Amino acid sequence: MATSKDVAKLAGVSHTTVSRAFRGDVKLRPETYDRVMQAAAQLHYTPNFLASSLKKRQSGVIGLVICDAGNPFFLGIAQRLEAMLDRRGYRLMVAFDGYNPEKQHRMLQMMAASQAQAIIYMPLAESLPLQFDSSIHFIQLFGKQDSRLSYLDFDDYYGAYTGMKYLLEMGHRRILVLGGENRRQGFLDACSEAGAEPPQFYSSPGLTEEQVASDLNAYLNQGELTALFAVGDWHGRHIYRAMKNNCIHFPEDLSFLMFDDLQWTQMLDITVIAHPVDELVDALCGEVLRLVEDEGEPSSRMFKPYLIERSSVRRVSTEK
Amino acid sequence: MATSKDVAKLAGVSHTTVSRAFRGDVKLRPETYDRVMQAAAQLHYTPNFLASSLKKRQSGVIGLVICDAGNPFFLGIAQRLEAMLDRRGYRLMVAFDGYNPEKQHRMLQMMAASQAQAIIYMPLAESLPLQFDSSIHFIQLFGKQDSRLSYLDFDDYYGAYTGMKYLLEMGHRRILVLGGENRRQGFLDACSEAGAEPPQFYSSPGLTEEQVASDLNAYLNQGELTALFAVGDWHGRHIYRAMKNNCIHFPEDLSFLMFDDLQWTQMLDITVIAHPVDELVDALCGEVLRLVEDEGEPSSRMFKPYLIERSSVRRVSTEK
DNA sequence: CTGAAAGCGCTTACAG
DNA sequence: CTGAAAGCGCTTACAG
Repeated sequence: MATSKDVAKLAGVSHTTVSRAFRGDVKLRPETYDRVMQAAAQLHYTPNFLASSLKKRQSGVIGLVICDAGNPFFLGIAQRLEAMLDRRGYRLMVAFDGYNPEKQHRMLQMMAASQAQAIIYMPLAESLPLQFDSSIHFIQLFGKQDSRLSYLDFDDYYGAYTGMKYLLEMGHRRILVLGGENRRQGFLDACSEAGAEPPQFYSSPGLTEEQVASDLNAYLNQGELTALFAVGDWHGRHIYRAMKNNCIHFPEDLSFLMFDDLQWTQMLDITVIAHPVDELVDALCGEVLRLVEDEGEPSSRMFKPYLIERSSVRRVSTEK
Repeated sequence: MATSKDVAKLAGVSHTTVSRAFRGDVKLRPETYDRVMQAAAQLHYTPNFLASSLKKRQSGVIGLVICDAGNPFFLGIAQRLEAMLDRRGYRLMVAFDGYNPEKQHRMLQMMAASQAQAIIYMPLAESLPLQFDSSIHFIQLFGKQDSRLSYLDFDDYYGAYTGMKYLLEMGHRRILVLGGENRRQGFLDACSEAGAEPPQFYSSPGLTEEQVASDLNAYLNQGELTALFAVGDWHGRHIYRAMKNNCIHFPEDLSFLMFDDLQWTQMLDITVIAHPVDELVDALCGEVLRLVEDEGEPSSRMFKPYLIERSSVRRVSTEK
């Protein structure tokens, strides 16, 4: 790669002048400027970010460590965030940790070593404690590991509450909740407010796909339920498959509500509790810029999920 | 951030020694090594990649410019590639161009400025010509803009041919192909080999969603077709929706074959022509490493799509 | 086995 | 308006 010195030589100026032409902060004689730019074009010169970041002590890089590219959620976030940061002159560096605490730690380390000015990550249950000095701004997404750090999340309690309330209002009383261990209180509060019995819960951690499938079949064959509330893509897909295998149709045979709005839930016209992703990303970007540019303090914010009513939940007459 | 000099001072050695301890290439006295590492831990020291990359003149960064995070395809690629490169000590830098030639150009420029050692991108129809010096290795994915550069792609001709051949073998003769302008020859060749008439084609570029929906409704209401072959997610989703709106079921009323295997096609048990993504990514990674480490020559490779038979295509009796 | 010195390609006071 | 010089934090011959 050509350097500023090469350009300087060709244009007959000092490399200082080349730098100034590209930075655009100091006014050069138009003539000089043109000479520099012509020489630069001729040599395909681009200023070296590594060198300039090193000298300026700002990389302009924001790091994002995502668990998994399989989750469309995370990717929507990456893309929207990238677009917003791009407009402000920052670059986004994305890495994946595969839900592996050790790899996550390595990736955070790597981002820090790359002089990312802010690093966004999703704390795992067993995330290793962060040990970096305070010049790097960490932002936690969807999990709170360290209370001194910024933290953005969806309000799971509220989502669970909203979804359960909707099912109850539609007359359902025999409801099975799949997953969502961390949102139990939301389900329970909605029930107790409505004077209804708590729903049944099904938890799957540690189970194989086969076990889950057979458990779900058993539930469905009991035939006692009127509604299913699946928390997240994984449970949703499994229960949908189980229903299909058992020729159970929604909403006729069983009502079906899901947490997360994905392409397939849209295709299948499934009623969901969706997350205000765009709103969260906008706030995330704001938080990044604030921390990086204003030396502001870390802050926390929660975003409320909302119901998208489609056709998978039907009204039933309330029975005791 | 602490620097190697801070560590050196605390450990009572020169910063040269600190560098050597972290690089691990030269043997230090174990005692010295330990002293350095302890001091480093105490200061949360991490070597600055910017500085080391600048000095070594290798960044260890591979760039990937993706069109769009909406396409699960691209993301699967990013994730698998990242995992492979990580194992070899490289980092992946991802950027999005939103199918915008101007932004793509800026992103390529940015990657080059970041001293990416290889840059993978997806040429667009109106991609601006690359003008970089030859120290950067560009790799083209899913499109060939410059024949001197490496190029990896799926064999669209073969995929179209395979899919059409399958439909013909299943007895279909009145087939509508949605999209896939660039694969026409594959469809046509399969037909002529089977002695069948060419299929009908429907192209949508430049049309609005509403126009497409109404066109598809019209096709379906004609009632003359026995099979639909949708090229890609976008057409697939539209035609699926149109069928649903018209209460047309597959495979009973109409057979349905699609290019691309996505989550929703799996959920709906749709027969597809899938792409060997993993195989392509493995080769891509190999190509990157070869170019970067061996100074090898650019090369091109094509990967053959394959049929995944599910339940959306049924056998019909061949009629003339 | 360890250190002093030069230099990677920039930016930025400091002069003029 | 432009240039010479110092320095960002490393690595790597070159000595010893």
